[in-house]
Amino acid sequence: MYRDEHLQIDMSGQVEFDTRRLTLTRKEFELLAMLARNAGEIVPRDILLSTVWGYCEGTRTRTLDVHVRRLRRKLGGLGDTYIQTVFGVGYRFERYRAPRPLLTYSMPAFAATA
Amino acid sequence: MYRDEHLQIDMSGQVEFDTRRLTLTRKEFELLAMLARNAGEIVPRDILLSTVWGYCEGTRTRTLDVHVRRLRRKLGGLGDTYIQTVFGVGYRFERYRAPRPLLTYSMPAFAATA
DNA sequence: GCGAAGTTGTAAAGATTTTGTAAAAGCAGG
DNA sequence: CCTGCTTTTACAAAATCTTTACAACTTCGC
Repeated sequence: MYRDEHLQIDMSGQVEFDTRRLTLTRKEFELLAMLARNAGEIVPRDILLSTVWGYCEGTRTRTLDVHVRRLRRKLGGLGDTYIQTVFGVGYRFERYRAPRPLLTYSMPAFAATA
Repeated sequence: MYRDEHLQIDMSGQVEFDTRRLTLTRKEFELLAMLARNAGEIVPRDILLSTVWGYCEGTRTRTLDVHVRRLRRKLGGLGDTYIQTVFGVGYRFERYRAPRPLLTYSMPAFAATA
């Protein structure tokens, strides 16, 4: 369903992060799957709440946010990178892109002994 | 059908664990076989119940769990290792992997007599 | 065919995990 | 600076799993 160099999400419910299998609860997985399915797109909170929780439009709850918190924590240092907040709208799953390598010159060997 | 350094499962119904022949009942074997056939994958309870028991989707029963319990007990100390619970979803058969040996120096023979 | 032994399903009690949410604090935006 | 949204944490409720015991059913041996 989704794959990049850090994260792999299967339809079956298995999620692998940096070659470690993540233990996600059912709701956590459903949320992650929903976001990953719409990777790169902003998914409004109402859509997330109705799809994952079956809540009516306009329901005011912090349930979603707490689950986002729990997911981010399980995604370690990249939690905030993968799941981004769009203020007042919802969340967006951002595909991981390795930073473009900077152009560098090779340091002289003696300088490297520091 | 499946083999690792501890467990061996034959199509014929024979199961060997640490060189001892396990005596599994018919249902126990069918369950183990189904799990082992999908080793590494999460198998939802509904799939297990319909495949092994012929139950309808959505049937609420603890039959499966009790059989898992019986199986785990027959697998001795590795029962929990081989058959893992995926909360709210089902079970997963995990292949046994020996822990990667740590790099060590060889102990002198005299020290090993302790 | 019958009794014994084994297998299987399930109830029920207890344990464990998941989930929802309150509340306080932090932060974004106007 | 204020309002409203997000984050965080803790806790209780809900859901699920585990365990054990027992009854019913099936199989086996005589």
